[in-house]
Amino acid sequence: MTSKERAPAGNRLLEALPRRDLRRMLDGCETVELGFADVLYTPRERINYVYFPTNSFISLIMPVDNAASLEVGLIGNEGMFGIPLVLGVNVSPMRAVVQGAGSALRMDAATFCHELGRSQTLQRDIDRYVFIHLSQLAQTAACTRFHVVEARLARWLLMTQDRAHADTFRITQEFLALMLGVRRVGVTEAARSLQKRSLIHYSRGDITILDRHGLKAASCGCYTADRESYDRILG
Amino acid sequence: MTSKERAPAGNRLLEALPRRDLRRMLDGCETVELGFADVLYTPRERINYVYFPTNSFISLIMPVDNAASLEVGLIGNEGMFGIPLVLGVNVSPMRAVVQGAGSALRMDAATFCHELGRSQTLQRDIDRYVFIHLSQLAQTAACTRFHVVEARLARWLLMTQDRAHADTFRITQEFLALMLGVRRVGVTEAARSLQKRSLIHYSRGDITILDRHGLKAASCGCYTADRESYDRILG
DNA sequence: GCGCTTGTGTGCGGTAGCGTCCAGACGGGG
DNA sequence: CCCCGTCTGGACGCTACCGCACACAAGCGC
Repeated sequence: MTSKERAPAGNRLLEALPRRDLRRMLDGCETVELGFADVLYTPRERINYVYFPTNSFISLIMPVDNAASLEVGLIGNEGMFGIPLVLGVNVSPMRAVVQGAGSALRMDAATFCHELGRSQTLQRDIDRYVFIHLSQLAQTAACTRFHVVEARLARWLLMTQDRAHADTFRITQEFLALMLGVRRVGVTEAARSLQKRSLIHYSRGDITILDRHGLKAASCGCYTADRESYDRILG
Repeated sequence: MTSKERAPAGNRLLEALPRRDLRRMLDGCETVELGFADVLYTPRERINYVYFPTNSFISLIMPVDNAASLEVGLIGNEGMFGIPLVLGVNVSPMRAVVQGAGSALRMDAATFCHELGRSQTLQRDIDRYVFIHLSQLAQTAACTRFHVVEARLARWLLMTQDRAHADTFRITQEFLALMLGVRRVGVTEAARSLQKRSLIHYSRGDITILDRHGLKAASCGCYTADRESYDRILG
């Protein structure tokens, strides 16, 4: 389940660090395997660990009215789970759920806060990441309000593909419906429409992106906007 | 228009500082009068100033598709405009518009960044505020997705009343529609419904809150959730 | 007073997405 | 092999909200 090692990090947030800081961060981390739908954090608990996904990815889900919920953040190897700690708070209103199984580097919250105090570079890089996250949150809010399910689905698939580093990944429509905050049937219809146009292939939880370019055209501008803002700040 | 003075700050973020830090911050600020609908910041510009509203308040508006837009943040005397600077970035994707005329303390961006480096307390307090802001963003995203216009309007009125420190304030339905991301007519209908129940009085841009308690009941839980999260972190 | 701008109320057809229920399709375990 | 759980597809009426167009009402300048 967990092991200590000091390979190339696999997480871009960490890889951007100078060697010295990177070394210390990796020393403080352990590698963990995350399974699909594992719940890493439940709202109002204490945050015990931060996670730096390598080939896994994590959804941040905002629950509302004890029933509905909406995905408001997606964390892959470009980021981390544990932003509140960076801001001096040890709780969060959002659930963190593993969306793509794989491994991640995990660090104890206290250690992380300590390291944060020691490295200016770490602090600066992560601050920027927090900004990206904040921007995407705003983008998602507007997108969710104005765009139709099909376009939002396309955006979601593109974002996920970026983080899965693969053209194929597993995700049921039921789960997808929870992410997008719509009915499952709504996802079914949108997915079928995309499939008819040969942009994706969808079968019993296995999604394959066939035409990334076409998918971009089918999505709203929000995907591109996200990417641009990311590249501007961290590229 | 602008003047230097060292009165009690009027902004709670600043007032929480130890006297020494407060003094330095006030020295670096000038008092400015903000007029209704003044645009303090346009996306992709450089951020030149941070603002600490005292009796004014400011909307953060996320534009989308070069036409529609949605309010994603509201800043009163509990907060500040200029969060990106805190995170080491000098641009923002959101427009900042004065929602309630009044005065604010304004500080040059460079000075602010400098002060941020000097005071641990300032850094810590503002970090927490960033967290609050982030939480509200997520809450707003979910709220906008799931709740009907009337409930969202009620929430907006309550949030605004908190920041206006008054039961009456000016806001046209047209403007309100832009904030909520709905048609003006949608606002008309929702407002009329609230008025019928004697929760508010609305006439040609003058809104009066008549029954704050009833309005809470008419709003979704998001208002209360926001307040609770605020109190938990900063109270 | 007259016309203009600004703000509000109404009406009407259109539609995206909802809630619900049911049907088929695949696959793994007994 | 069959059963059952999981996943997808389709049908139904319903509602909130949209886009648009137009009427009205208050205030203001002249």
